[in-house]
Formats: sequence, C-alpha cells, structure tokens
Amino acid sequence: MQYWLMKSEPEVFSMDDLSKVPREPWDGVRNYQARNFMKSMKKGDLAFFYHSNCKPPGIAGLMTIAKTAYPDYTAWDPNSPYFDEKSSEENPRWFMVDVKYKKRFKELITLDELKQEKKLADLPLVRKGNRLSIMPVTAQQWDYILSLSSFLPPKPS
DNA sequence: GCCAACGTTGGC
DNA sequence: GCCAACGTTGGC
Repeated sequence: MQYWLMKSEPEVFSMDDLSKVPREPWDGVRNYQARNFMKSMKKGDLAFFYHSNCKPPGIAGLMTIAKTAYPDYTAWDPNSPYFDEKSSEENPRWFMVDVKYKKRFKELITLDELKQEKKLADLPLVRKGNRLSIMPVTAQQWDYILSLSSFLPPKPS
C-alpha cells in the first residue's frame, strides 16, 4: 500500500465534484514525473485530494485509487485542452488512473498549516518551488497529516 | 495580476 | 549534450 497526494484546481474539479461520481479518471497530467508516479500506483492505494490555485490551497480529503494506469485518451482528442499530437493510441505518451471518493475533511488542512509542521518538512508539497502535481507521501507523513484532520460525520442513511 | 521556480523544446 | 528561450504552475 502506497500513499499519494494529487493536486487539482477546484474550479476545474473539486472534492465535492468527486463525491458526486462513482469514480473519476484523473486526466490531463502532462508531466513525466507525475505520470511515472501514476504508473506505479496500485489499486487500493490512498491519496490526499489537494486543492491548488485557490484561496486557500490545502488538502480537502481522501480518495482511493480505483484503477491502475491506462492511456489518457484526452491526449488524442484535438478538441480537448489536454490534446497532445505526440501521443497516439499505438504509442500513448500520457496515462491516468481512476480515483474514488473516500472521505472529506470537515475543514481543509491548509497549505499554511502544513508548512508550519516541522515533521512535514520533507514533503515535496511544502518545499519551495515544487510544482509536482502528483507526489508520494510516506506512511509517517500520511498518519501525521491525518492526525491534523477531522472528518465530516457520515451522512445519515 | 505578478513572478519565481521549474520543465520542455529545439538550435547548435 | 548544452543551454537559451519559452511556457506553465501555483502561491501570493
């Protein structure tokens, strides 16, 4: 079992959006390092859902990797903003995984909070200039970040 | 909207 | 294989 952090701009796709669908293809990743991390994901891995480029940025909740990496077909669609003419069905350049909603935090754990935690100093997210949109999280970091959170109570059924 | 930091591209 | 130019990310 591995742990991850994955960024999305909430105006494009948010934790709330994820909670409304059974699963979601994590498309549009166009960075080799991030792609390689996705390729090493296994079904059942857990990931933090990070809201980026918003006020305030931070971790919104948890999701599960529901499907391992497969070709990102948005790269083949000339009408997609993620189109890349160098990726073909015969030789796909970009990959994606499917993710599934798990839990939403009662409150966002803000980037500001995370930066203040000495125990998270090695987390790429808080390091200056790091722009990786997908990064590994160690088990220790994962547990520590979870200890900072509280969850929304389950919906009454 | 600014811009630092970083990744990618392509000429040489 | 170097590196300048350019584009993007994403916090502020």
